[in-house]
Amino acid sequence: MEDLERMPRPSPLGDRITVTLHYLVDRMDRYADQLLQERFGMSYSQFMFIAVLADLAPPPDITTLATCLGVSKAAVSKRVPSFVEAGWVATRADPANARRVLLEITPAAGRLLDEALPVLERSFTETFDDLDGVDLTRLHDDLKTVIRHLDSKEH
Amino acid sequence: MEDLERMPRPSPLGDRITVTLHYLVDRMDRYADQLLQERFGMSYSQFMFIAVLADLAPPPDITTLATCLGVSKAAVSKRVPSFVEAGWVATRADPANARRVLLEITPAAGRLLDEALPVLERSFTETFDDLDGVDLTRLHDDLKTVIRHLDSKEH
DNA sequence: GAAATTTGGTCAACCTGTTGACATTCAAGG
DNA sequence: CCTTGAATGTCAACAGGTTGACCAAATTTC
Repeated sequence: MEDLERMPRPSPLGDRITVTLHYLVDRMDRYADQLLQERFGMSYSQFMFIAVLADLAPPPDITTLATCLGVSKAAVSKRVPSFVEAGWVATRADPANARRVLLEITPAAGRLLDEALPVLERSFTETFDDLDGVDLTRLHDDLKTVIRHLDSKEH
Repeated sequence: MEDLERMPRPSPLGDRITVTLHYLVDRMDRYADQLLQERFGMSYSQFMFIAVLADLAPPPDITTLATCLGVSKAAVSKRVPSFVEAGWVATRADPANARRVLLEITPAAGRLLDEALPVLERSFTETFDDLDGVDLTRLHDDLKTVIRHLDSKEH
């Protein structure tokens, strides 16, 4: 962050909803990242990796986790060793298929999630509950409608 | 894209607005990227670099462009050579400051923008104009309200 | 059952971002 | 002047993403 001005920057491409969306997502990610870094010594991206993995049952293989994270299997394959080394993920062989690598979180990662999830949740609600003039539920529904609309257009 | 399932994936972290926002932004970016790749042989990221640069006057230095793009100056510094080589950007020295590197788009990049911007614009409006049940202007205003709210909380 | 295809993982090469350290230049202050 | 400090750009090392090529294992097809 060394040299980034993080306040609203002059929007050179006008007042477009796409620009606003990017800015908001960046903002939220940066916030979550900072919180996780300070309190738990991990990045948002690492947190998501473990949180998504933890929610998958039975233990997924690399391809399945990649799909759920929305990235390529090569991306997951490359990251696994560092997670194993950090003690957050354990790999296991699939007795039924010698090619597959099954992934599980470790108990340590489970404890970390049990701590971090409520912290994130609390900071999220604290941030949003006194937002007046905006109905968050409606906003969320609108966003989902837009997505459904895009899906229906087969982009 | 080789192996990514791009349809809605099981959302392992529940029905959160943050997840929805990420998904929507990804979706839009991927769409723009594909369009620009097919029609103009450039990525969305390259397009943004040039489009933002084109809107800045007078010709910005590397630090200014970095700020406007929302990335570090090292990131811009590294990318400049490839843009120069592609014939989209020209660098110039600042007579008043030997350290500064001033950046400008080339006429070729200008013509490319003149072509690409309306194409993007048209595909955007075509995609969104028959969206019923959602007031895009209100949606945009809501998003901006959320951002203002975050800004006011000094995150 | 052998051959062809699909599936799963890894690798190399690349793109794009970060931070921190560094050199250089410019602007001030003594 | 000359020294100090801020501004500017670059570099190295890293994190994380992509694609395309590739191998090996599993599955399908003939």
